[in-house]
Amino acid sequence: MGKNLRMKTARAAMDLSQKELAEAVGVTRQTINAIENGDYNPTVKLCIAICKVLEKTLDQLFWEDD
Amino acid sequence: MGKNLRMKTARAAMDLSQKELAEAVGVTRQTINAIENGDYNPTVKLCIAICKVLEKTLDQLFWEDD
DNA sequence: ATATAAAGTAAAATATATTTGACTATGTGT
DNA sequence: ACACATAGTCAAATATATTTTACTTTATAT
Repeated sequence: MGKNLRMKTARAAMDLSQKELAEAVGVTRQTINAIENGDYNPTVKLCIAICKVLEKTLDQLFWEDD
Repeated sequence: MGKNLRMKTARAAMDLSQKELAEAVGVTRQTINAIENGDYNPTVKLCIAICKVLEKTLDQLFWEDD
């Protein structure tokens, strides 16, 4: 699985650390880190929560990135 | 969680049964049924597989449906 | 040089997505 | 009435997402 660079970029654009994004969506820092590094596939519910904080849509952050 | 009527509609448009869609994406019929009825949240990888078979995007089938 | 925030990584435990097997209900066709 | 495909649902088992704890690295600042 490839890295999710779009998510990392969107997070940087909102000036959030992995820890801050994790707290905003209610998961741990390691989960955010693993998603950005493509280590495993998150739940769509978590994806939606991340999208809302980063002000992006599912297609913008997670489409064709599997 | 609400039912995913958009997914059910898209599946009908492709003339696929729950069983056929399940086989096409490599999961069981019960999993497809549970997703359509909103019983739990699937993995984004599974959502993407479903979208490809139904010729839709993540936003079209899964955005704002949590 | 030292301190601190941020990121990367890993092993073991827990929560939950998914499977398996089975049963019921409804409709459609013969 | 009978057979069959489709859909809905449930309990127990399995696979995997996520947590917890902890350690390492890199960069930035004092």
